Amino acid sequence: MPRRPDDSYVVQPVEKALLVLAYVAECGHVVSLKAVSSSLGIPKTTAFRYLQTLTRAGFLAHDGVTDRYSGGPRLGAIARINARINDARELARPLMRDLTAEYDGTVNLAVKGDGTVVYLEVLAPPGCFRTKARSGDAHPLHSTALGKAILAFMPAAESLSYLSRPLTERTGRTLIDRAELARQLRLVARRGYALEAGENEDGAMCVGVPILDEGGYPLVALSVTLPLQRLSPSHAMKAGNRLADAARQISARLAPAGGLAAMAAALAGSAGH
Amino acid sequence: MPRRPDDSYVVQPVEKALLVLAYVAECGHVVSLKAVSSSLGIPKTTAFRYLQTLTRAGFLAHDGVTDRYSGGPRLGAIARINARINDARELARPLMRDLTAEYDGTVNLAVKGDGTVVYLEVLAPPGCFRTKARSGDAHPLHSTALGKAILAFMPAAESLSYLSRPLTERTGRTLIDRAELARQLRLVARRGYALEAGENEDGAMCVGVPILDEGGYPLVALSVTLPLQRLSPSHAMKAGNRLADAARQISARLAPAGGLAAMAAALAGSAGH
DNA sequence: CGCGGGGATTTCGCAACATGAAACGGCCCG
DNA sequence: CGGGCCGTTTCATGTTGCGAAATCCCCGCG
Repeated sequence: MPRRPDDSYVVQPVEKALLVLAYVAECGHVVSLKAVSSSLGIPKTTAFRYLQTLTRAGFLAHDGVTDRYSGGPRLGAIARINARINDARELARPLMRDLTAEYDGTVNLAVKGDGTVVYLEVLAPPGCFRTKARSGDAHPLHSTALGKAILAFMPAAESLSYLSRPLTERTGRTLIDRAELARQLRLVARRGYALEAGENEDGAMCVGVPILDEGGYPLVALSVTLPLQRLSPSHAMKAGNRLADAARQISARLAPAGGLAAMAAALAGSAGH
Repeated sequence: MPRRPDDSYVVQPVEKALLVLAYVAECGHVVSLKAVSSSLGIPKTTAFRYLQTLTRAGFLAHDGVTDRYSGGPRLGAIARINARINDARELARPLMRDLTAEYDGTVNLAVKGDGTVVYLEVLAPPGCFRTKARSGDAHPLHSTALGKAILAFMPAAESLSYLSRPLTERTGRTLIDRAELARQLRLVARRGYALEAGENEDGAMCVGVPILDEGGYPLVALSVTLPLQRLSPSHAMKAGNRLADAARQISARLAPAGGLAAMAAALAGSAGH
């Protein structure tokens, strides 16, 4: 088998199993072990084991009656997650552009990672004030406005589990007192936006709001970064409300039609033409 | 590690690599090798190899600048394929129900497999005439109305490549003469529906039409199965047109809005409220 | 400018484990 | 009842996956 020059790190069982996964998932219908094995030229014993493994992991589904395999639940889950995040990005982008103009500050979009926020989009017009955060970077939840906005709107159980972990200090101003942090999060939940002043990075402050999905879960968050102390409390409130408004617009458009099911139902009646 | 009783056929490298794939794809944002390795408790060397392999196969994407991984192009492709097939099924179901009532025959929905049609849905009301075909079964393209409908509407290059393979005989009436088959396919393309009489299974005839996706490709096909000779040519024509009409309805609804991009653009203007 | 640290590659020797031929078993069809 | 097709199981073999540790690379800091 011709091996590409730098294939030295390819794990062969994995590579072949992925071939099987691609074959089954991309053919768009159920297939038998025989079909997989003969189409891909993999001995049926091996193909059998891959199919088993893929099925157990939820990437394929196995119909015990007809012994056929097809795409599994996990593929749908992955598609849905990515679609939602992408939709949120698409919807947020134009609003973010408006916000950079309005506040002459960097506008950030981030998702929750494991105990962190991960920046998806950092929109900083040339010359405008900005922080070290780049798209792809991860920062703690408790030291950023983005993270506090998410923490304040996630289910209590989840936020408590995060608060029970050690809270890292970052700038000397970072809130690491759990009681104080909890109090602040309740305030955030009430007024709808989070503030952060020099707690994540020296010299920068932030106003952040969550973007809720159709289940009310804070899927992503939106924030403006400004030089520290550029905002009085009343300005912060105005900015917070402005951001919350943008977030609501995005949320509202995240769960649009209700899927094809409704469309199919509608179609059921209008049979003739 | 507690192994479930019948995990004997699980291939461990594959299992762990899928864990990595799920982690990266489901977290909704880019992640570093370190994050994968420490979150999943897999030594970084191993995680590195899995990430490489997954990336090579197109399931993940690797940003060389930041050394971060995220969901790859293949996941999107798979999601799109499954979504389209599922949409087609959803949309077809109610129409198929109507058709079974109208013709008191079995109604079939099938996708093209490798040189075959694979039945997705076989709707046969109790007591109604039906063939041996079950959901998941594969039949040759050239011996079924479903297959002929697909052949007639696929790109010429593809149908020619199929016609150059050996054509299996099934009932004695099966068309295995290439010239005659080609002639019939041209007729099918012109009038919009395909007929088959005892060519796939003794005693059964079929009227089939393609369902075209937004690119005009015959993604799936729809057919009614009836006892042989229950249809005169003029009846067949009416049934064919009726089916073609149903297929057009489904096609028309397969590529709905045009994605969220348009929506985002619309949103761009209405900044304030 | 040099130093230090965190993270990404690369190396390497060992034995775990993936492999596939062959045997088995069940099911359908003739 | 019998043959063949297809999924499952077994088993001996040596391939190759594994992970600790060493190395490299980049970047931030003094």
